[in-house]
Amino acid sequence: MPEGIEVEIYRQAADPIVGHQITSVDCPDEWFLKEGATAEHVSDAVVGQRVETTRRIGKLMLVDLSNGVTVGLRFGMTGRLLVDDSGPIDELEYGPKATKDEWVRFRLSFDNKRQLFLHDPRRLGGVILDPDESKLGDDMFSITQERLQERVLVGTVALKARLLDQKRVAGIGNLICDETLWQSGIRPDRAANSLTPTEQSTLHTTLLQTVETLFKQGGSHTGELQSERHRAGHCPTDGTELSREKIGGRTTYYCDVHQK
DNA sequence: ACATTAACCTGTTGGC
DNA sequence: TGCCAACAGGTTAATG
Repeated sequence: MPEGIEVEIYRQAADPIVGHQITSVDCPDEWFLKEGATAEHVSDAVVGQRVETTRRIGKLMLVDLSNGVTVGLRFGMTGRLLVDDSGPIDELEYGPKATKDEWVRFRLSFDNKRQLFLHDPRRLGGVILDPDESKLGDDMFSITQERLQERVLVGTVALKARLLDQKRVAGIGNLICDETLWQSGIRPDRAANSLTPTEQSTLHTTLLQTVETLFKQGGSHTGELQSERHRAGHCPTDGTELSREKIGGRTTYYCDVHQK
């Protein structure tokens, strides 16, 4: 469930490592290293380097090092970032609540005694050296209405599938998507190019507002719809039983009455 | 080129 | 009570 919001929270929690030198790296699970990298490759690329900046595009966290290498961190759906022995987010909506050493997939140690851990029980996350950033669309926190129209509101594919497509707009996950569409009053199964100008504008405004609100509230699971996102859940506004369908390959909850 | 589906991973949940 | 299939969601490979 880490969506763009959680990754931004992780990124901010990593502030204490900025400007510091990496003294060692630990890759207990080489499977977690993507694109053919080995523990040795990673070690050669990062040990002794200083962290210049941290960035984020969508759900991808980026750590820029003094030698020009960028370390990309992906969290899948159960990945958490911990600084020293605690994380900014203690538990995730659909993951195990516990923290276990065996679930630590990647660890960086710094000259200020800090340690950064990537904890991921389900191993759907990963570490990528110099990830291809061009594969990601504009970030959901700041996408303009123009770009939303150009990149997302095109074609006859279901609107929800478009919103989840990371190369068109980056950072939206299943929960933010359902919440945004519900708040917008627009059905997830509408063709992406079928929105009226008014709906296009509403969707853009609502997306930015929803992202901002959920971020301030501390996670993508804090939306109004979330408590009813289960079988036989009811619409918080009108009490109708929510529809449950697979759209864009993901379980989707929406209100058949007020989402048009 | 584009769209859809399946596979990946594994801890938790719910039905029998 | 125990077993096991279904489920969760982000990503990518495979298929249509």
